[in-house]
Amino acid sequence: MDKVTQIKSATLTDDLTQRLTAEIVEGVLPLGSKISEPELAKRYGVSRGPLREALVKLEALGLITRTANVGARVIELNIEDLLDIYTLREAMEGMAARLAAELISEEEVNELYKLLDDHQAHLDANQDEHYVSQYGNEDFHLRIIQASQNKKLIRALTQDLYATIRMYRRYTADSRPDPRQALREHKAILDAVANREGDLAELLMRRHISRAANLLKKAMLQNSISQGNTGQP
Amino acid sequence: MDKVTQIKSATLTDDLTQRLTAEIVEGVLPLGSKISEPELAKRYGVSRGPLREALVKLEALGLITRTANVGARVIELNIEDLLDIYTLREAMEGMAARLAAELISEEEVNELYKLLDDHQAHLDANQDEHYVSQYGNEDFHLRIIQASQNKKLIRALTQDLYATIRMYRRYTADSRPDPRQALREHKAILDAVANREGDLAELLMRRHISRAANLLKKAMLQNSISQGNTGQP
DNA sequence: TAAGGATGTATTGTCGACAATCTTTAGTGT
DNA sequence: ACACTAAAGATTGTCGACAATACATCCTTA
Repeated sequence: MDKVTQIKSATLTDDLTQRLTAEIVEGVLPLGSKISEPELAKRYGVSRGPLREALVKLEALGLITRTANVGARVIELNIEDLLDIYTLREAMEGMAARLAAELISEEEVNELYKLLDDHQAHLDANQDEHYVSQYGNEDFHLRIIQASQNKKLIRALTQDLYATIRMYRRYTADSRPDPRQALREHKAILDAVANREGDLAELLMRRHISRAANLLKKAMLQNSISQGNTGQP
Repeated sequence: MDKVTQIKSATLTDDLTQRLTAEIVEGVLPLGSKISEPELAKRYGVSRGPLREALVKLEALGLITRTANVGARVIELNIEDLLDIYTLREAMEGMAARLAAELISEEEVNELYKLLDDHQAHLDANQDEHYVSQYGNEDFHLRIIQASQNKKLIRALTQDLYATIRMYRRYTADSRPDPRQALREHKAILDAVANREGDLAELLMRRHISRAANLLKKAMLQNSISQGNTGQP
């Protein structure tokens, strides 16, 4: 609890939003658990005012649900919602890849090739494979999204959707696609982007995400995710 | 303005969110104008607590911007953001049309054909053309979105994006596409959906939205929308 | 006269307390 | 014993006031 104690922010509401988001993603606040305003306020040493504003934000992010006069609960995870999210990602990141192919700069393309080379080297050396397959994957996708230069698209994906995605990631760590296969697909996408083939880039990105979704679906049908770690005895 | 005066809601925050959204969309709160918390609170006869929670929601909806210790302002409209939104719609509603083609029921298809027949009849009679071209258009799109059965997609489009779109609509009323052309395109999309041709439905929906975006762009490059009322000298 | 700083005012951020609502528990009657 | 009712407890919704920050005005000084 002391590794991220220092959070600098202008307002308590922003602090709380960040900290609560982190706690939900990390599982400190278990899925489906009730959120008690007095308890949380006491825990963070703040009043209920800023806390409630943070809860409104978390609700907008889709991390909690709130019902009037009853209270807030952390959302539950289920297969349908996760597949819905992947379908949305397919549409939005597919478009991002298309736009990136039209707008990306040569320097950025070179940087991305370097990034993928790094991933390849890590995989070959079997160093920190976990890091590469998780954060490296996210990194590539985020770069493509940024390269789209579409502010609304960037905001929707990086601020709204990815909070939920990181949350699901915690409970689907064992059913991830083969990182080498993912890297091959990333390279194919980047080739299409570099060649300014928007249609192909979109097609490949959609296929890439769709494939990941299918793997997740298969894995989760056997190993239901609702039995996941609750993080609190 | 007195048809929706009665707003029943469990909490003041929800009331305020609805009313403020309406006022921003209708232009009562001009684009770019500063939002004074004490003034608004007095005007609605509430305290600043619920009002601030509503403002947090509006910020999440993208209707206002807030900066710490400075305050909130209604967003400004500009061509780039509007085009970004249409690009996003192209991706998301295209996917919605594809999903609708896979999942829609026969009854719903028949209802949609009836809906388009109604629009056709209205146009032929030149009755209330304004209504058909605006709300009728929105209605068809909303139906397709609902038919996708993707909860995340539905929420993102109907709750987040469409508030902003309705807002822009107010300032682009003169540069709308030909309603008869739009209706023809709607029919083509519905035919593809009815025939379960997901690829075609997506293609046609994307072309439909892209065409509207191009028309808007052309119209707005001449008749800049930033000449709108700023509400504050 | 212009630039910089200090003071004062207004606005936002935060807090503690009261009111309204829901949930739980005890009680009563059939 | 079970079901329904009512009171008690706790939680959420709302309010008014205080503290901190930013903005505007005025004064000082080069």
